[in-house]
Amino acid sequence: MSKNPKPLAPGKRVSKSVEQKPERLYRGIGNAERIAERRQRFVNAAIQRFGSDGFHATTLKSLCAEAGLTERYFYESFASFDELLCVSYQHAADTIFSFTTAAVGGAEASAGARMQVALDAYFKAIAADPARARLVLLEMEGASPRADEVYRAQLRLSADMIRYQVCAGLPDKPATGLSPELLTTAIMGATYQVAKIWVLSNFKQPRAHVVRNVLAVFRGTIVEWQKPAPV
Amino acid sequence: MSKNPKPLAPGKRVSKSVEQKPERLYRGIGNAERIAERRQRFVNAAIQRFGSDGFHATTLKSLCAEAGLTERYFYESFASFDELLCVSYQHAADTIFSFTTAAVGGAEASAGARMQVALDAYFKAIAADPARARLVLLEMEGASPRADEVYRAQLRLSADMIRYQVCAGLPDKPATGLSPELLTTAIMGATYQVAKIWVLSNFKQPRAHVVRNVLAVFRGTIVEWQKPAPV
DNA sequence: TGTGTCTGACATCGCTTAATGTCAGAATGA
DNA sequence: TCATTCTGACATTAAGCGATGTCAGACACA
Repeated sequence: MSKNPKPLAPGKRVSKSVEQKPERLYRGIGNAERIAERRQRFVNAAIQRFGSDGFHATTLKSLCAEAGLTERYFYESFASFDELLCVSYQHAADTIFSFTTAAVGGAEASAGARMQVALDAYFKAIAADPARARLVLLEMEGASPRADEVYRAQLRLSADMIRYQVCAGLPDKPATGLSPELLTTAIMGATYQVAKIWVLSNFKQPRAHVVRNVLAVFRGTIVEWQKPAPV
Repeated sequence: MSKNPKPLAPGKRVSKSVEQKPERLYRGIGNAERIAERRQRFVNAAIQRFGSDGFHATTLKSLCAEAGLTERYFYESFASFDELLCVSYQHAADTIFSFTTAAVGGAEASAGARMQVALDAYFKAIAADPARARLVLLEMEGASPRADEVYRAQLRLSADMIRYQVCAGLPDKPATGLSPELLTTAIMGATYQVAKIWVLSNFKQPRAHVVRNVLAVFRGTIVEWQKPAPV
């Protein structure tokens, strides 16, 4: 897919130094602002096309058509097709992640209640934009080496977030011989899998039902974790 | 990727009618047998290359080199590159699946014991052949539309198997409002996710430890499922 | 030994598509 | 008005690789 293993663009900025430009206006809009706007249009278009047609079925041209821009501008903001995939994914994933963490927010409720709130918010965010959900859940794996990397990093982040939320309200680590890292990885995988089939089924089941079942897995796992070591 | 949406080859046989052939020998081996042997060599080579280099990095030529055969023979047994991916995946997945179900076998133990045995066998099969595990766990998603299809069908089968094994030893469906389908999908997703990171980590943690944690998710989920409906 | 099939190595096609280049015309600022 | 920059549409390149085709030599069978 991609040949150049050069490191990911550290920040999010383009190469040219946009500092000393006189900021010539066009349609009343400044230079940097126009560039940023075009970039965002590409990102939005990518979420739609990747999430609707799928990554493989999306071409540079169809993407530019969706964005209402041309190839020339594509390479103004992105070094490669691959990069846009990762950037748009990250944008979409961040949105869902933020929405979910904001829901639990500063709520000082019990761990169980926080999980309920978080899962409900998560599945709400999934259902809110099917294309975005498809991109985040289904289109990244196997798309490219870098996409896999970015996707797995996000999975780790999700698992960390779950672990943090769960452990925050629990007594100190019980000596059951179980591993919080593995357990949170597991229930994160459970959540993702249910989310995937929910998306693929076109949200056939009510969200509350889905949440209730995933929550049962969360609760049951935590109970097992808190149990005193057997034998 | 693939243009022709013609249905999957129903059985496992090639097109030509191999019936009325006089079965001319070559190196003392019959015609049909030679073809079958070459086919198997391609399948084995595919599991190795797809599982080691990854699907995207594997080319028709590298695959033929691994098999010690040439492209001409490839199309003797497979209609497309895509088809070999699916066939080799299915072969690998069937092997692991059979190994796992054979382990629980006719054992009339409790559901909990059966799950323990099954999970231990599953992770043993995963570790037994890393390349095969990578193919089965990591290389199918996003490889092609048909690969996705085949992969998801196998996931459903796995979930069905789990549900069958779990429900077999439990009292009749409790009215908790929870869905066995969703719950088994969830714990199947948990198992897959843990298996994935285990493979990616090069089996860093001991198998028993991994099994113990996944088993905790299984047990906890079942306990939740068996609980009387709350409120 | 001769005829026909099978084998393996290699050449070549054909197609897709990301990535780059070109250019006329519109919008800007002086 | 005029020079400059920006914009959008299109042409072109470059390259990978799956899929076919070719063919001389090895082998089996009569």
